[in-house]
Amino acid sequence: MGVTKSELFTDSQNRLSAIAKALGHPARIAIVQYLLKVNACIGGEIVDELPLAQPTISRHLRELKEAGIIQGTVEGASVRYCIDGPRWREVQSLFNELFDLFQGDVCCD
Amino acid sequence: MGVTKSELFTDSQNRLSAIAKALGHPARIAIVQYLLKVNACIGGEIVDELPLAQPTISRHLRELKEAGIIQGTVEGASVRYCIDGPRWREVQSLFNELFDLFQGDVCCD
DNA sequence: TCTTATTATCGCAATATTGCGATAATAAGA
DNA sequence: TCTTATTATCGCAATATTGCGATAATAAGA
Repeated sequence: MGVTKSELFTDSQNRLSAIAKALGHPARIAIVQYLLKVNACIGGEIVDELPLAQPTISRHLRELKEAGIIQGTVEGASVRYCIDGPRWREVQSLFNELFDLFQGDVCCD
Repeated sequence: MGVTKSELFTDSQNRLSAIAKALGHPARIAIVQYLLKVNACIGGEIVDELPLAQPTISRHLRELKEAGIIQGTVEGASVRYCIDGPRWREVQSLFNELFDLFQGDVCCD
């Protein structure tokens, strides 16, 4: 019914899938890449960077913010966005935990 | 309109977001974790492992298959699923490319 | 051939997501 | 205070996603 039954899964599974979901859109990947690259908090130049309308980008930014991946600080009329450093390291280690479960090819084919 | 405008983004961005999207559901994380852990191709014991109905799991398996993350080989009446090793390493390096863009905390707060 | 087991697919209901035009909210500057 | 700039939110339309019951498809074994 369009609703994910998250209560059936572990916290760890829900947290990782929530992050993956937040990254599961090209515009949000583009935003994260941009913020990582300019390595600075910028205002809404993201709107100039991406080929989407301002309200749409605002929505994607909100989603990334809710996933904790980015932060926004109000600065006068504009908002400075940037990657949340500590959180980014956490994201990295959550994915690495998953990657590290891989024990090499053993079967199949 | 529910439709992602993927033609507006780079191949790299689309590929990474497609993988992230495939991992963006706790059931699919659970499936991948299980397959990585048992490190073997198994039949539909996944259905016994997860608290979801068989058709639902079949759908999630299909999604992971379409993302290239897992493979299924028909074996009699059942199907052996396993992680696609080479692909898994590729997934890993695609994420690492993103992680590596991080240059340490420079600004914000 | 009939039964059983195992998957996949169909078809539906109930949300969720994406995108955007219009507009509100807010702050800075004239 | 009025205008301009910058964001966020509202409200809608058009899909997409999730979940499952019912059922089809297929193979193995009796």
